[in-house]
Amino acid sequence: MNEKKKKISIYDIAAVLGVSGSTVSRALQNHPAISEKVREQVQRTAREMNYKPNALAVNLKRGYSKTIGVVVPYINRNFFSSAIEGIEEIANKVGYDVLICQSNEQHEKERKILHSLSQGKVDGVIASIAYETNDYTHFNNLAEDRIPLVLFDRVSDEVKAGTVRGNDYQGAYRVVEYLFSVGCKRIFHYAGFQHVTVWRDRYRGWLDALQACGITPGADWVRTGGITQDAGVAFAREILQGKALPDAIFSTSDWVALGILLELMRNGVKVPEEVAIFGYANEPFDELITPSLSSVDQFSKRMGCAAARMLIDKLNGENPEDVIIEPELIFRDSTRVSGMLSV
Amino acid sequence: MNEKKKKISIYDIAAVLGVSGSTVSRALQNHPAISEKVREQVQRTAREMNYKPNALAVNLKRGYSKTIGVVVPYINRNFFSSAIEGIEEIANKVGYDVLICQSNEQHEKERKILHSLSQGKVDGVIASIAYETNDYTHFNNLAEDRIPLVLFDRVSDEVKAGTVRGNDYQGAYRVVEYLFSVGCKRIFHYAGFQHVTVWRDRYRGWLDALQACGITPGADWVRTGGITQDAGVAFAREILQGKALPDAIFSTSDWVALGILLELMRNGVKVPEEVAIFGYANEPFDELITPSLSSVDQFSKRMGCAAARMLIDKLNGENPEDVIIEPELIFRDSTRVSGMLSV
DNA sequence: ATGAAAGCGCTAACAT
DNA sequence: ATGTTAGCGCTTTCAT
Repeated sequence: MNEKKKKISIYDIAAVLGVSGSTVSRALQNHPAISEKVREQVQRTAREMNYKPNALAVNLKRGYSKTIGVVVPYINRNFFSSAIEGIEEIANKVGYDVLICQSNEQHEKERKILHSLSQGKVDGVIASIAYETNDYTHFNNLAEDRIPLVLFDRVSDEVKAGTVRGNDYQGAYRVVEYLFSVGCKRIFHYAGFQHVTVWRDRYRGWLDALQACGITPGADWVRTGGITQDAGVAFAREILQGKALPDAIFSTSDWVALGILLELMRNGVKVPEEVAIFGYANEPFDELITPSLSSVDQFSKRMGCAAARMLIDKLNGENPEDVIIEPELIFRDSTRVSGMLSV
Repeated sequence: MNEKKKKISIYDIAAVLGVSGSTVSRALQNHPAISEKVREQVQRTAREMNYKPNALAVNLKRGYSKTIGVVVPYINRNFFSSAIEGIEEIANKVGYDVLICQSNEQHEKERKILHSLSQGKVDGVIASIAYETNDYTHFNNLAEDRIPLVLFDRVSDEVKAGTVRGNDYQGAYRVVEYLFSVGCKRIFHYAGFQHVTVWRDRYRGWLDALQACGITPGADWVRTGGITQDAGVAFAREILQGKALPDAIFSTSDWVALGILLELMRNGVKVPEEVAIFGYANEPFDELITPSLSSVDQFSKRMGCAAARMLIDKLNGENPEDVIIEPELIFRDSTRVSGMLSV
């Protein structure tokens, strides 16, 4: 009973069958130039000996890893985990593994991750940029190692990469249009940091739509910052201290919207009667809270699928075009203001 | 302008410096037997040439991958994504990458994943078993490839592995004790499939606690099944069709509890006044819904940390002991019934 | 149809 | 202190 069984290789199979290693290798790959008989023998023996190819060796030899690296700020934001679901689905279908990494929104961690991934661990990278990142060298460096890159959602003009993004400008624009259509005039905005494309685009959509409605926002109508629930609470407090309440608040993030909503209500402000609230991302909790939160669905899983398909195309030497996904407004109770149209 | 730059290896550095490959290799690893001068020269040149070691080659040579495989049913359940956060934190700290895979609760997908991982891709595996899985050969097979295994939360007696789990029996027991203490007698239970340890343990905790309170549950007090929101809706409908409402429902899952809660309220049943509801897992939405949902916190991130530490100990040849984490009851509005004690 | 041999990029005895 | 050499397990010319 020698329990010290070594990992078995093609040569162990070869030895048992009295053939060469190459024959085993070929038989295992169903190479056409191998006789039916030998092929079957080899495959049966391999199974019996519980042979498993060593992926490391295969990949080293072939020069690729059949693995896609995914770098996101957090995996437990629904937006990102849904996107990852989409990426996995597509990637697995064509034989790729998916290596998932979290930057925790930190520039430095993101840099380290990319450095590590570019040591031959992955053939390509799909990423969504951390918001602390303000220098994009680590992304652009991937090109030196011939690692194709696809960015989704959090993209940057300073990075040369394929992109998959929502039409954030449009989404924001339509939110404002809608709010205006139901009688809101003082439409505030929580904006997210402006070096991040998606947040800047939404900010611009908000601004342009307001102006198209003939409204000039006051200086205190907008605030930029991180996208946490706490940030929303802080914004709500500022608002409560202002002279007049807004008619509506459009937040670039559902989490911020949640903080705003809770803090306003905690202070006796009625939502949506006094202040309507519109979020962005359509997190699952949106329909669970009271009042339920209007938001913009970005089709995150579809984004993930598109990003994966794009990367795979790139890996196959093609030159896929950037993808823009139109968002969809989801109307819920937090904007069911009086005078509104039926939806 | 020759853009066709090849991936550079230690031999390219060696050639430039007129030394041997081994010298470069050693210099890069700060091997003590390398002169200060050469070491610095090599490291500088490596940096200048933008050299990156090929992880595949290193790992093939060393016989390990410095990667931990994580297999969970879904990554976008907060419980799992938090656990993964913990795993990553610990693993990265000691130089391991984390390869995350989703079984989607499917036996077959789980089997394929483990097969793929055992081709030298990972040094060890941390998993939480899919609930469709009823045969555990694929887990037990890992031992043949000398891949240590740690199971967390969803464990099984039929799998030989280190385990990290919550004290589910206790958690359930205390929930029932509490409900009884605030006057509930007819305490129903939504139980999850009974071949899954955690759900069986909670079922038993429920049963034993009831009996300790001198209560014998009716045959229709309990139902087993999947843990989706829809399952909760279905259970609520059954209950509504029964002759008498329960005083309380203890659900083994927050998602099921959510379905129950919404469906009951949709039908005019007051929660918690008529029926109190207690969930399990302490999902973030618990405190966002109305009424907020009482639940049991399992300290998922801590579980992930413990699992990672355990696996790493195993990889280091140690024999770590199983970990049991005591859960904590979180009391919210869904059980704030009349006659209750102050909490 | 099969085998011999080179080599993917690196590490680590074993020299010297 | 540094070089030589033999692999890690596999694929793939190039022979035969």
